[in-house]
Amino acid sequence: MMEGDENIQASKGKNVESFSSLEAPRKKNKKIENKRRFSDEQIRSLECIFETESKLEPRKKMQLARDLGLQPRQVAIWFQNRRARWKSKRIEQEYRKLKDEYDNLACRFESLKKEKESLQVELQKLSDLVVSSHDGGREDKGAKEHSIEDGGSGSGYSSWKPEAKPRFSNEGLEDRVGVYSDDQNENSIMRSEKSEDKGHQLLRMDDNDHAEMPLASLEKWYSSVDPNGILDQSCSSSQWLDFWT
DNA sequence: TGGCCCGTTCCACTTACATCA
DNA sequence: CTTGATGTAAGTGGAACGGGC
Repeated sequence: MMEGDENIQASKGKNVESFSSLEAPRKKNKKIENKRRFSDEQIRSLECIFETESKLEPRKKMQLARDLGLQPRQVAIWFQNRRARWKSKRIEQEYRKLKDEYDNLACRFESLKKEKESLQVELQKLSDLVVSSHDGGREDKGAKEHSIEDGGSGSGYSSWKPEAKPRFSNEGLEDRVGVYSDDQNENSIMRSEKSEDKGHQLLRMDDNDHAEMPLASLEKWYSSVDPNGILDQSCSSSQWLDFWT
């Protein structure tokens, strides 16, 4: 944009005189006669001062205007416009930075999602293996598997049926991630974070009590998963939920 | 002391112009 | 030569602030 400035300034020389028509500030007529860009030297001086102070004291403004052969108002306006340019540039940089962070997080989520899916497949295979190897199972083994089903409460132990296949389907798991019961609050998730046996912990949440997760619990859960609030910086809670489901 | 007016400055938005591809 | 895009000096209106009365 400024490439042609040398030519302009060279052909027109010092442009101070050009502004004589602008000496009456804020004139109603919108036509700007002989609008000229400031010379490179003027811009250099202004930029140099802007680097150290983005706002000018009145006395300094007068002095600078004298030094550069400009009207004080021109100096003030230049600083105003310069602050506006600086601000929009900064906003643009912040936007890019946030977008990069968002892209990185989205990428990480995608890979974690894939990892989760492969682990689920692996889990399914192992559970099938266990079921088939025991072919009906004995009661002590069955009790172990059953503890997965009933959340380890021990209740309903006698109602367990050997032929009942453990619910390891993806659908069930995903439901458990996004939706769980009120009385089995976020502690279940916390335990699963710490536990070595994440698959079992996740399965402790029963399909039978699929109540919608209360908003307060949901937020607690987010803060436990994302203590720094990184997720909230680029995405709403519901959007991140969509990631998981 | 509180309220009003006035001048100044700042910001956000817009316009007008110069320049370039 | 025309035209659309872009950068920038300056206009405009409103808010905030300080000083004088």
